[in-house]
Amino acid sequence: MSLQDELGLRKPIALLPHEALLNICYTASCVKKRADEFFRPFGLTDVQFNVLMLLHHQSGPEEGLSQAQLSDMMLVNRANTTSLIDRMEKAGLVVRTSDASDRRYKIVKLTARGRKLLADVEPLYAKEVRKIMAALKEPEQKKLIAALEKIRPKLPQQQRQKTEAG
Amino acid sequence: MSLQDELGLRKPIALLPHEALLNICYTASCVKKRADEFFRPFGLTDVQFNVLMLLHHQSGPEEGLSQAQLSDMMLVNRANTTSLIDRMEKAGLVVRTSDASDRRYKIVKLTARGRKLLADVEPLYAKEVRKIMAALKEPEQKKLIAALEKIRPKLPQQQRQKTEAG
DNA sequence: CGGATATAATTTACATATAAACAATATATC
DNA sequence: GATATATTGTTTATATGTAAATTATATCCG
Repeated sequence: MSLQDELGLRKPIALLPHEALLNICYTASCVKKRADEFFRPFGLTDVQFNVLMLLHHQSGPEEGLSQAQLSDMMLVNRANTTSLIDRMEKAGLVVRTSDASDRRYKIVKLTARGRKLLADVEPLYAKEVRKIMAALKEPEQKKLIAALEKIRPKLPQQQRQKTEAG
Repeated sequence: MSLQDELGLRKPIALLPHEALLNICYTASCVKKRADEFFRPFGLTDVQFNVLMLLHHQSGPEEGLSQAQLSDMMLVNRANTTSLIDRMEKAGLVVRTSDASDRRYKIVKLTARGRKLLADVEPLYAKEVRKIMAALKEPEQKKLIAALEKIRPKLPQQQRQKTEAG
């Protein structure tokens, strides 16, 4: 269904590149809404689930990630990480620990409860993702990824915080 | 550049459908950041610019749209429209008027100032959109749109507020 | 050692998203 | 005409996103 129809616009979107860009944003917004709905029964938001995933799958041998590492791996500004981790700590899903060698770092780690919740939810999540993306065959998915990867370099603010001063 | 590299993930994203879904969300987030940056010098946010566009291009002969119409045409919950229009009214870009035939409706209209700002910004915006989407040739843009349109029906919350009770 | 500079985390102010409850107004129905 | 129901807009509580300022800690360099 075209954006024009879905949004009830009286006139078509005049510019094809504009329609493409709006489709990306609108679809992402639909994905986010679906994710919110999916995670709500577990008392999670999509962003919080992402934190659980990153802590589990991206931690190094020392287990745990600093808030700065987490925010780099997400789309999240460092400013938000504080309150995000506050909420998750309050919910008993993660703990902050101090790094002995550099006391500026707060290392965030999964609790047993966080680990358990992730283990419960992740298979259901994977199933749902597959179901959604079954709309596209594998080669189409790859083309979609490739197209989006071509667009991103055209959007500045490429430089992530950690490397921009280089 | 792959998501794994852009986000600095230590391990690749295991599931192709997941990588595709994340690419959509991540690219949309980059678009939003670029849009924020683009509109800031004009004292606008991307959402506010969208309101100006809708009021100009989607108004019927009576000129102006109700807040409910606006929120249906955007991705915006009705709850937000109140404060969004508050801010824009305070900035002198729009005015609320009452509909004589149905006093529940608040019709939002562009002011001269809003119209002028839109006229100034829109050509620059169109140019920027074209520049960004020049990453893809026209047929690729069409395929991208088609792919996203195939995914959206797999994401519930399809039903927009106005029609769900039907 | 001490001062300049960088980084991590926090706080604040703000814009936007969600859901849910509410008031005012229309409409439908008896 | 009175009552039930639906719709519009508002308000509140909460979760995110932005930028900018602040604090604590490291590091670099004279």
